[in-house]
Amino acid sequence: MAVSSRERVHAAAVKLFATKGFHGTGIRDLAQEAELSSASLYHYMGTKEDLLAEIMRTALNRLLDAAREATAGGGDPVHRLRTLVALHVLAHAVGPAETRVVDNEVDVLSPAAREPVVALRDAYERLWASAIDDGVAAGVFRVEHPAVTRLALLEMCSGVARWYSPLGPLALDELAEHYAELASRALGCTSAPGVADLRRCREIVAKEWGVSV
Amino acid sequence: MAVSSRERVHAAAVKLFATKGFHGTGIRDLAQEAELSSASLYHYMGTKEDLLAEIMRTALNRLLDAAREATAGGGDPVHRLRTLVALHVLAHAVGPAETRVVDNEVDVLSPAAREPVVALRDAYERLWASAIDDGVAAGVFRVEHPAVTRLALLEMCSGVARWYSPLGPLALDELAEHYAELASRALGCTSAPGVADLRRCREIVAKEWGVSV
DNA sequence: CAGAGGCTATCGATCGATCGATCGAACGTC
DNA sequence: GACGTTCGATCGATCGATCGATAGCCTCTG
Repeated sequence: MAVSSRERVHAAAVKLFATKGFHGTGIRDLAQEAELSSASLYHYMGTKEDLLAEIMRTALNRLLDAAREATAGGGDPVHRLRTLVALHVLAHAVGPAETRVVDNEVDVLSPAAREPVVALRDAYERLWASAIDDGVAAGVFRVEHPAVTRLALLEMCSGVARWYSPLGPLALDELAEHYAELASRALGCTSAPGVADLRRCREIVAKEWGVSV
Repeated sequence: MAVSSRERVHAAAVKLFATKGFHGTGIRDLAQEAELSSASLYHYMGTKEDLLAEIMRTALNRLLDAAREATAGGGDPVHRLRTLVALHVLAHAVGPAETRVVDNEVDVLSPAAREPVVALRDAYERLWASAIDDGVAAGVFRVEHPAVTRLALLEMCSGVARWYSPLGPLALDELAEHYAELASRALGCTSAPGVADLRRCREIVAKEWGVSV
């Protein structure tokens, strides 16, 4: 078969959780979207909450792996930050459903299921914090409240998943580049605008997300 | 009585819809929070969806009124934009629950109920678009994609409702001022940083939201 | 001024529908 | 005949919503 039932269930859940929300999606909706009976669903998942948690962990692991690979080797904080921004924006533009589930449904998880998800998110945000702090220490970023600015930039970039459409006037490359520029400016970047290594980001996204970018 | 039952229902719905989501909140949850029986609830609302729509319209009208009052008279686009940013951030910091409902639950409304809500949101965003476009035309903003930048800034500012806590290190004034600065920088603002009229914004928020800011 | 009648606010009980989840049985493949 | 997959039928619980009834209060009337 082209795609396994297991993959169909996962994809169906991502799509429906993103558009109708976790509580707004019924087991029978899931079954219909995955082309299975509601009973068969339970051959591939635990509870509905288990399925949600697995989706979140998968998505966050993918994003974290991609970010670590893209920024491996450290180096110039400006370049690192611009790379993180470009990667984040690309990921949210090519996989808005997955992203919206991660961003919007964390609170519905029970504490036990939420804990590893939050841990992954924190690990990812530490990459951002490190780039920003290094840049501030090196004097290339001039910003008053680095921690607040990190949150502001993350929210700005995640917002892409809420409105971006590939049918719009902006190509993915322009979008990522523009956001990198916005972030650099917000951080009071004084160095010449080092162009983020967009090609590398595109390759990583293409590999991790299995899409052509 | 100090607060009417009608107000208690409204407040309970804002709180629960914000924390548990619309579909995650049951009629009986609402009733318990409002200290009424589930049957009495229906004396003050139509359907659950009607209640959600009313909350959204109320919140958006308040924000729109505040923004119009704060930017009345037009004038310097930089000052106008900074005022809009400061007001938006203050509103999202003092009323995060209300804001999260408006931002996260629009999709659950039926088309008929969603239409006026989206119209209000569009009217509000036009204030931002106008300030940005005027600034670009006047040459005080230098940004490549004004429309995309507007969306990016709006998402950045709305994100405040997701993480801000009054217990944190930043006072409301500093927060609003910092965001105004971030937005100015992102827009490539070339003029001297005109301080947003924070006092006026605070007064408007205090009046419209009925809180001391 | 007594009380009949209406209006607002409230509730316990309950409706049919749908929820998440489970069961035992049947299918095909090795 | 063992195993991985699929399903119809169905479970108890909960969902949003409605019902008729009750208690308090204001007004009009005789």
